[in-house]
This record gives sequence, C-alpha cells and structure tokens, in this order.
Amino acid sequence: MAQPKIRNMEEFAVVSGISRPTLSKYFNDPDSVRLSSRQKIETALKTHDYRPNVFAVNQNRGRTKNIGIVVPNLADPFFSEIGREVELACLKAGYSPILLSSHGNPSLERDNLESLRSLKPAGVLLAPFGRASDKADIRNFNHNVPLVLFDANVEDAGEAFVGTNNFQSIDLMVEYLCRSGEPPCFFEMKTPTNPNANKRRQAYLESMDRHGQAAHIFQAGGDGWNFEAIGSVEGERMLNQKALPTNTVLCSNDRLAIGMLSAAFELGIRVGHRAECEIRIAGHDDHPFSRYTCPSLTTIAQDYAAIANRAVSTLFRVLESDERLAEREETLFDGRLVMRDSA
Amino acid sequence: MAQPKIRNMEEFAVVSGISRPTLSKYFNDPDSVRLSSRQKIETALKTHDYRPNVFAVNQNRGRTKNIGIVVPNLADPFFSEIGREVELACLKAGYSPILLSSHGNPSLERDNLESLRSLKPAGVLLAPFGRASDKADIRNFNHNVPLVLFDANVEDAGEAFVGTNNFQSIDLMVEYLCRSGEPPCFFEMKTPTNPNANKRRQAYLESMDRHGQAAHIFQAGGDGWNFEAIGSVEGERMLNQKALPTNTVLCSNDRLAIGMLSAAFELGIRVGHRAECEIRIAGHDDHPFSRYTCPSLTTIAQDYAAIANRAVSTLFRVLESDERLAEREETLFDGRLVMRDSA
DNA sequence: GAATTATCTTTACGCGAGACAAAATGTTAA
DNA sequence: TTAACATTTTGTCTCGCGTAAAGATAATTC
Repeated sequence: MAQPKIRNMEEFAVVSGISRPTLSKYFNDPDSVRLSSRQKIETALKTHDYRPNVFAVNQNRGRTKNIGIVVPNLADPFFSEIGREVELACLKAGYSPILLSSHGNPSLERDNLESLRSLKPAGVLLAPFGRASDKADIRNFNHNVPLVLFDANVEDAGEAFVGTNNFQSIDLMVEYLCRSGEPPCFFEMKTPTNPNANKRRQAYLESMDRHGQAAHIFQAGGDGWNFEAIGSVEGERMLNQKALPTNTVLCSNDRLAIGMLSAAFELGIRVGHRAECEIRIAGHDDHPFSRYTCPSLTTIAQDYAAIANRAVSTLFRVLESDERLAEREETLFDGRLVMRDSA
Repeated sequence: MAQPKIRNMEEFAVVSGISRPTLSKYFNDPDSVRLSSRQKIETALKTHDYRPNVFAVNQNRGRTKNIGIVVPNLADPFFSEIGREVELACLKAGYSPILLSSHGNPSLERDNLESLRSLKPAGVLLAPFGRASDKADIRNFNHNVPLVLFDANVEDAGEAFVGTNNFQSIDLMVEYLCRSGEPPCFFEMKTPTNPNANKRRQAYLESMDRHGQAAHIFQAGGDGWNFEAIGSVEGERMLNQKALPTNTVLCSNDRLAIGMLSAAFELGIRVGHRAECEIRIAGHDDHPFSRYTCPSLTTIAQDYAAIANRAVSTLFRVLESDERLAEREETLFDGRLVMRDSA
C-alpha cells in the first residue's frame, strides 16, 4: 500500500499507466481488456489499493449489481437458513446481495421493496408474506425490477416462483403415517400468515380422502410468529381434552410441532412411534432444531439448497437474457421424508 | 401520482415551484427551510412521487446515513434476535441499517467490513468473532469509520463495547444451582469461537472457588457452529460413561444444553430439578427455543434489547458529537436467571 | 415604513465515474 | 512489409445532486 491515497480513477490511471476509459472497462469486466493491460492494472492494484467509488459507478448505470433478498422474518430459522443459501449463491455469481427482513410485519415488506427500489437492484428475490393485499404491490414492483418469488407463491406475480411441492410432501407424510400406524389428524393455525399453510391443509384433505380415511383438522387461534407458543398452548388443550380421534398428529410446520411436543412432555404423554408411546407427532420443514427435540421430530425436509439455487439461477437467467420470461415459471421441489423418533 | 415521471431534482423544482438548492436543503433536513416552502414541497411530493437519487446524493456527501451491522452468523437465533433489535433501533433513528452475516466464517467478516467500507457508512456495529487475528483488522477499520462492538469484546478495538456481564451471570447461575442442589460441572467447547466462552469458564472457576466447591470442566471437541450436534454427541458420551462427579451440569450456552438435553432424552435419563430426576442441566443465553425444550431449559437471559439499544445509542452519540469518545466505553448488562424445569 | 434579518433564487462549479467519438497505437495474418 | 483488425488513448459530454456566491424577496423588528 503506497502512501499517497488514490482518490479516483484519474489518479489511478496515472500510477498504473493505463488510461481512464480502459480502466473503466477493466473494472466492468477484467476480461474485456488486453492481457498486458490487465496485468499492468493488477500490478498497480497490489501496491495502490484503489477501488471505484460505488456511488459514482451506480449513478451512471441504470442498473446495478445489487440483488435484493427480502424474507418475512429472519428470526425464523427456516428463513435465516434459506436466506443464507440465497445470499451465498448471489455472492458466488459476482453480485452483491442485500438481505432484508420484514420482521414479521407485512408493512415492512412494502417498505423494504420501496427502499430496494431506490437502490436500483438488478433483480430481487422475494419470499412474500403472501397476503392478497400484497399482490398489487408486488406486481407493480415487478413492473420495474425483475423479481423471482420463493417459498410462498403469489399468483401471477414475479417472473417465476420456486418452492416446495406441498401436495407431494404432505401426501408422502400422510402415506407414511397411515402405513405405520393410525391415520393423522392435522394441526394448524386458524389464520395462517403463509399461503403454504393453505396448500398443506388442502393436500392433507385430498390425501386422506385418497386413503379412504376421515380427515380431522384442528386449528389454533393466535396471531404472529410465536408458533411454538401457539402450538404449546393449543396442543396442551387438545391433549388434555383428549380431543384427538386418532393417536397421530401431523402439524402444518415444525414450529407448531415443537410447541406441541413440549406440551406433551409437560403432560407426561410419551410421544413417538414405539409401542409404549401414546401419541405420534410429525412436522413439516425440517427446522434446524427438529433433530434435537425430545423425541427428535419426524418431518419433511424441504430442499433449502435446491430452492435457493433455483431461485437465484432463474433470476440470473432473466437478467442475462435482459428480457422477461416468455411464461411465468413455477418450480416445485419434492420434500423428503425424515423419519426420526416422534412418529 | 402524475403521469410524467420526475427524473431529477431539477424537474421536481419546476413542478413544485421551489428552487433546486432549496429542495436539496429540504431533503437533507426538512426543518431547515421556511415552513411555507416546506408545505409547498410536501404538497408537490404527494402528487409527484419523487425521491432524490441515493447514489447521486451519496457521491457528493463524504458520509452517508448507512449503518453497517455485522454479525458472525444469522443462522444462530441469538444473533438473528439481536440483529433484529439493532436493525429496528437504527431505522427508528432515521438511519439505513445494512445487516450482514459472516455465515460463521471469519474471513467473510473481513469481506463484510471491506464491502461496508465502500458504502461509506456513518458507522458500524460489529459483533466480532473475536479471534486475536482480527484485532488489527478491526482497529484498522475503526481508523476510518466509527465502530461499536457488541456481544463479543476485542480489546481496545472500536469506540465502545456493549455486552453481557458473564461474571455476574455465571455467578448467578452457580449460586442458584449450589443453593438448590449439587454444585454444577461446566460443559463447554474445547476451542470456543467466541471470547465469551472463555469469560464464562473463568467465571465458573472463580464462582466455584468462592463457594468452596471443586470445579469440574468438560470440554467437547469439534469445530464450527453445530453446537447442538456437539452437545449431543459429547453429552451422550459423558452421560454414558457416568463421567460427571455431580448431578448438575452448567452448559456454556443454550445450544450445547439443547444438544445435551436431547442426548439425555435418548438415554432415558430424566432431567430436571424434581426429586425423581437424575440430572440437572442449565444453559446460558435464553435462546428463543429454550422455553420449548423438554424439559424447558433453566438458563440465563441476556438482555437483548438493552444491549442492542445501548450499542446503537452509543454509536449515535459518537456520530453526533462528530468526534471519537474520549475514552473507550465498556458496558456490561446483567443477565437474568430464568428458572424453568431443567435445573 | 424603513431597517434588519432570514430565506430564497440564480448561476455556476464539482464529485467520480460511464459512454462515446475520433485518433493513435498495437497486434495479427498474409 | 503491409494491409486489416483490435485495442487503447484523448477528449468531451452526461448523470443527479451538493454547495457556494451574489443578488432578490420575504419576514421580522423597532
């Protein structure tokens, strides 16, 4: 690192012996200049520590190398995990990911999109809350910025959607539960924040029907993201009142299941698939902590990595072709049954 | 919203009837212009939807309104929780938080600081990995940008540090455990990534000494952030080999404790403070899921909100005074004992 | 109502790059 | 060697806004 700090490309042009426009080309794409020039530049770079001013660069470019990533709630391990995958995939592709959490608040989602807009992102990856009211916003946003949805679908919004095939995954779980014991009841939130919850309920109903079993749905009241608390409170009530017509419960997601497991434990009810157990509890998502519940949670693993990578690669495909997709794409990955001890 | 989109301040000056320099003043500080002008501007704003170009603004200002927030791993609920608090506090103060996770990788921490540097942040809040090797980097970074550390301290780096008083919190737990049963052994990682772990071990030793009890430390091998897995594997070994000299274990953090709880469950060992239980397990941090472990985890709650708010307010104090603190500040908040069922 | 301020408008330049022209080199192939 | 092509240099314009100076208007004071 030399002493006199380089303040702009002009000065760096002097010390590197390369003209400014060529430098500009180099910083946009190192391969676009002659090898000898490139080497001269990179040599100078080693001793002079200069990098183009981000703000000046982006001022003149209509579009930046920023990729916005918006998730509804980073405090939920599902989203922090998938957010991580997405972020790393963007970095690997040479883009600058900007990860924003809406902290469980739909109005913050709008704010996030709004503030992203002023950052002129090349594209945005959005895991939406999925309320009907958002649809117009999202479509409107997509009008200016390439947008790929993941996790939760919003009809006809965004260039593409990538998520898990809830019908396959729930059917897989129902199939397994029916084969290995009594058919499952379904436990979910009464007013789910997430459209996947509705798909899963529907999938459960269809699957039970296909198996010739009677469906039983239990819904917990309560708002917000305290799924464990809700699962625990409502689970305790259900277990106490012996409301369940079968000894098996399929929870709409792992966090509800975790809450219910803790309720069962409190009540001294043994959970699991073994003979001495009184009830089986299964979840969905393969939450990072599901392996360490007591007993460990039988669940459906979503393919985080596949979803993240597909979402990112789809977005990049749109960016590189520089035009919208001819047709909106929907990609659903299969869930994988993870048999642990709870069911 | 009017039809002809406003492209820059010049055009907005025309439609609002206010000169461009005055508009510039307004957008920097709405109170700096005459009320009548302000009203004219805000009326025009309602019908014309214009906002200054972020990049152009920042190009001319040496410093931005960005606050960088760097945490070692967002997948760890502790950091996603405290990150959330910090982010919201920044928003409330009218700054733009930029939350970056180093994904458990110290070299990404350097990258994150590096990329923050080019965003000319007004200040940075950093929860460092805390390795000795980082110290120089961090100091060097702080040379240009106001920096407040939180969670993990690095000596003499940053304007200030805000965290939990591990000596108080561990002593509190040891005190409680000694009063209510057998004195605790201590369970931790052999090569902790976090300096707090070292403080906690030290605190345990001192506290046990003060209570006239013999200290027993058990260390688990293994690297990385899979604390539950490590706690589970090593916990199973300890429990199987009946290596523990007392029936009480204090884990260095909740995630280790969660792993150990699951191991105990697998082995059919009853955990808790009740008479029929064979072992007590306590943690530290009040991890969001600790309430839902089986049994629920007795632990120390760190005051997330207080730490976050103090870190943010300290940074803002530095920013507003526009000079470094006369003396480096260290603020430690007390932990709170959360008595649940596991100990 | 005149004098004094406070605020505004006009005008002009600067920031650090991207973009593009024309001219000047360098490289390659015949 | 030379024509043909590829790359670089030189020079100039642009982007959208911060900012300063000078003069013009308003608001405030007595």
